[in-house]
Amino acid sequence: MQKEPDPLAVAAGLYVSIGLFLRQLRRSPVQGECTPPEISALERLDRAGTATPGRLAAAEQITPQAMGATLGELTRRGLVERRPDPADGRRVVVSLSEAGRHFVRNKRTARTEQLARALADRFTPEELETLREAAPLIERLGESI
Amino acid sequence: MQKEPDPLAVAAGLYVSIGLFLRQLRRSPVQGECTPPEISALERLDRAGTATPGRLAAAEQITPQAMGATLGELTRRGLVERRPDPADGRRVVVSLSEAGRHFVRNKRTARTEQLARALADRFTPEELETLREAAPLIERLGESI
DNA sequence: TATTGTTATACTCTATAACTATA
DNA sequence: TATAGTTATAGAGTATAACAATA
Repeated sequence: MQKEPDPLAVAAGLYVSIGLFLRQLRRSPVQGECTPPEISALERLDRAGTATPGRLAAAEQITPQAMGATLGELTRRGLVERRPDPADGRRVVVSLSEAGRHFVRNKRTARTEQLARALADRFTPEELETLREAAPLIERLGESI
Repeated sequence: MQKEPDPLAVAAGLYVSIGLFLRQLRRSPVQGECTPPEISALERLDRAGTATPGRLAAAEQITPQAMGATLGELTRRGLVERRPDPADGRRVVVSLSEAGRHFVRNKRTARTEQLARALADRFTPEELETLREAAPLIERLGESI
């Protein structure tokens, strides 16, 4: 067991693994599921309560235009509500509708449940612990570049 | 410290973290870099020596048509060579050109080096070890769904 | 008939640029 | 002028469907 892994090897391994993971996800669509950016926006809105499109875009690391498209689709499907900000006419306030809240909290998203099932069935507790520790590190790695 | 992490929490955390990581990567393009599917195809070809488009597509979890597009671009740029299979006229054999081999082995891809730098600068050896162990688990999680 | 690969077309997610409305 | 958001357009990466060539 190596105490100081080679950063280059770790970077290459992580990059390849994440790529394969994502392509596999795309190959196994989940019935009634939202797309990845939609899930992210819904879960963030659930935690935040209300937000503006601009703040959501910044948090999700995409442009306001891209977030606008996602929110437009979610609004069209009745999961998200948009209201003008009474204090500042330029702003729009978005929040989950009742249906959106129900969707996020009860389905806990079909995708997440699918992954959780695979984790429970095929991974040891030690492996789960490794993945649990790795998640915030992966997020931090993204922020570090 | 929890001995048996909740699979649902691990799944949700991993999903969100990987999403943010990827969107951040997209926001910081690397000069002279290949795209993710191009890097994957080149590295796989380097390890395999030769392959057919169909086998590469299966290994990378995409359709033959999508792999055909990637290989077409790599061929156009002189990194990959295509030859008809003398034994089976339906098949095409692809392999790295000299330039392609040089690209994969020497640049080790600008993206990977960028990530390695962030890992070396901002992560402890213990954190690197966690990420090193997590990479194959993430790949396996993709295969398990 | 089955298999390998290609061509045509469309969809999702994202970006840049240009515009409108409000501050 | 600066800011929040929208509309228009384009590009990458992928998919499905239809096709040609070979087995």
